[in-house]
Amino acid sequence: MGKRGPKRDEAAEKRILDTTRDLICERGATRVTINEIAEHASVGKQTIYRWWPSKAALVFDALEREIKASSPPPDTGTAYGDVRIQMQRVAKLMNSPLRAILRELIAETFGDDEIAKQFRTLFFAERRRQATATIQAGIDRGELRPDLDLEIVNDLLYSPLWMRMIIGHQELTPKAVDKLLDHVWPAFVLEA
Amino acid sequence: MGKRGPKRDEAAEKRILDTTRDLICERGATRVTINEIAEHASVGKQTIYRWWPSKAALVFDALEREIKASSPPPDTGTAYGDVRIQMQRVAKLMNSPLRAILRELIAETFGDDEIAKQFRTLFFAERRRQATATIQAGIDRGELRPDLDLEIVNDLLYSPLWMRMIIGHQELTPKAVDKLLDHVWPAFVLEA
Amino acid sequence: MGKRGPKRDEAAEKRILDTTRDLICERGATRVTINEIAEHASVGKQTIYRWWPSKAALVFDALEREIKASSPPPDTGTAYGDVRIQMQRVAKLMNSPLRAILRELIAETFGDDEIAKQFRTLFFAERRRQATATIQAGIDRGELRPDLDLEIVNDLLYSPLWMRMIIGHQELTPKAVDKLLDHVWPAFVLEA
Amino acid sequence: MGKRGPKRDEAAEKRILDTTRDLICERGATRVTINEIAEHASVGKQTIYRWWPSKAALVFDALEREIKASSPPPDTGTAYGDVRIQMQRVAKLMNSPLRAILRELIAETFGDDEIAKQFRTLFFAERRRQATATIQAGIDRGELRPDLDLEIVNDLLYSPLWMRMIIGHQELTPKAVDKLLDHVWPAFVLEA
DNA sequence: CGTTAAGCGAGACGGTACGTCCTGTCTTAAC
DNA sequence: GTTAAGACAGGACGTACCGTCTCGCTTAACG
Repeated sequence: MGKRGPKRDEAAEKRILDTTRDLICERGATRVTINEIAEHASVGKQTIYRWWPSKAALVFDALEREIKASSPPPDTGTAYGDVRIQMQRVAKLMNSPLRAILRELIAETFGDDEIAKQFRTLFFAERRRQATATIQAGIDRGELRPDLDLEIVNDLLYSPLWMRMIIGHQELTPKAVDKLLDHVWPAFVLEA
Repeated sequence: MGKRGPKRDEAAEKRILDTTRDLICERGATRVTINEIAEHASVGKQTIYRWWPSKAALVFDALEREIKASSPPPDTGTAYGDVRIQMQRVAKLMNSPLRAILRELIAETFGDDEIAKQFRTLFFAERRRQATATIQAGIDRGELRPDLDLEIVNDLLYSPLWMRMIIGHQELTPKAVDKLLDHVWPAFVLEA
Repeated sequence: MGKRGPKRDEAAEKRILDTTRDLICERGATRVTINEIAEHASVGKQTIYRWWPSKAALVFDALEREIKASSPPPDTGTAYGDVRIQMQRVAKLMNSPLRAILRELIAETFGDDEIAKQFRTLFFAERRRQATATIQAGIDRGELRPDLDLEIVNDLLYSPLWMRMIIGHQELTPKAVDKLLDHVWPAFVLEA
Repeated sequence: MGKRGPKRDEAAEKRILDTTRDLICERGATRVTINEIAEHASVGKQTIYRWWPSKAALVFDALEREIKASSPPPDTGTAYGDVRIQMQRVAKLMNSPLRAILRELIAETFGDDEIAKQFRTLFFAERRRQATATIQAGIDRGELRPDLDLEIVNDLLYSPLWMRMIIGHQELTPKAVDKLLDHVWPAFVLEA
């Protein structure tokens, strides 16, 4: 015997997440208020606070929904090719309007331990898992050194992308990404 | 014709910067307000706003003063040794209480383009310059590949440290830092 | 063709009115919300709104039910005696816990013209009608001056009681009520 | 030693009280919000909350300031004449736009014991003191019965006016006030 | 007897106002 | 003449209720 009463209004949920995404993308990180989101989405503030404990959690969901429809893992036949495609995909995301949301999320991470954990486990870890599989396949095929620490390889490949997005000290063009990859790759392959 | 009246009160400035550092270190990133700093430092708010245009600038100064008394560039005789010491130093800073200030600064970076620029040019770039010199010396001595892009080498060495500090997905122990370095280093040395 | 479906649930109605009375009496005027009444009475909010257009109407009914079982008109043989008993009854009500409801009702009166009218016609006028009959009988018996304006006599007798309940500047003890009556009564009797 | 820092801004205070009076008079009791007053008075909400603990206290001050410039006590030579003028003045106030504020205040009285006390002591008691002096003078001159209870006389004279303002069951025209006075007056004069 | 329109407890919804908090500017008395 | 203290205008926050609507269940008159 299921519960009585109205269910969560999914139309309202969609309106809220869409508005959150749109406003953040167009106006940048901190310059969006919950009041605005509520008004713009034609929603009572309480409806937001009922389902999300903080602005960060809301932003998180808005981003997650956007990325969920993710592309299938690449399969070029070589570890190098697969890693390259994955890095380009990540860089492309970081250059899209969603970039503003990613930055916002990282900022929120600092003030809210719960969000930090969520970001780590649900988003960061998820991406890492996929990347890790590609590397492991390369090792198994004998392309890559068998003594690689997968976590470290991940850090070396993706941290530079993240920092460029965060700090903006260098560009994130496809060319720049390739260059990054080519610089580190020799450390991963078996010596001739 | 010298100015009349008291000069900038350096005792007050010190009290402000100390309080900023202490409060941020003890309470974490966002949970410190200008009002609090003023009250805690027994200083009028105006005195803060007179000398710093924003909270971010204040935090920035508080951090800068703390690292100004920096160590001399290492000189172990090898590029590997020097890079290793530099990475360990950065990791140590990121593990100290100042970690909270670093995170705060990055967060402020997002909402304030002026601060972002300052952070890039004065802090990030400064560190890079030092690191870059070490690498260049390695190249000149024939230890490292001459075709290395110094910016990229920097990204590969330090971005993983930054991301570990920001996200906290992996540890930043001396051992872990060594491991990171050893994983990427083969990409930099000349092939046998 | 009579209506289908269940009839009004009288148990729920009773629970609502009881809860309204109890909460208002115990917590005072404004500090009771419809949400609370609904929850406390184990009733859906809609069930309240279905039968009462506003909180004021609900409070009104709660009070009316409480005084409906009113005493029969007094008959002591003299106008003075009858008026005295009526005044004492009113004062007694104003000293009972129902005092809180009476005050609440007057407060609601201000914001809601419909309730103001209802209060005037159904409650205030009702009480006045009874009082008026007593006075008229006194006139008819030759005890009281025939030129009395009944409305004004009513005002003179009961307004002081209401104001003492509302403002609380003087007590409402039986003795005080007698004193009030004795002070004004000479104005009503025929001169010797 | 005296305190440092800025003093209370009397221009802002005036703007707040004026706005409160105007908005309440024009829109009636409950339909005015603190937000509106703040916005309309070009004042931060905090400035209101800094000086008044509640909306009721604010309304109270707005009314008090309005009545402070009160007329001098009447002196017609007879108690009847003086009482008549005083009653007419009160009735006039109750018919003016300030009527809305008086009603609002009484309503607030119910939910806030502190305001109730203030209303009683500062406003109600003040008016009573003046009226009482008039009656006492009448007794001293031998016009009125020496055994009158002044509090009760006050209740008999003014409570009907208050109730007519509150409930609105009868009119408050000058003529009606005279009629009220004439009905009760015989009870106060010495028998022939 | 099954259909079906009410009534029900529960509670999510779009809103409005609240009272608190913080920002960055301005004002005043004290040193 | 700069300082500390702190009042000011402004505006976002998260909470509390409002009155309406929606859900799934129960009840009883109708067909």
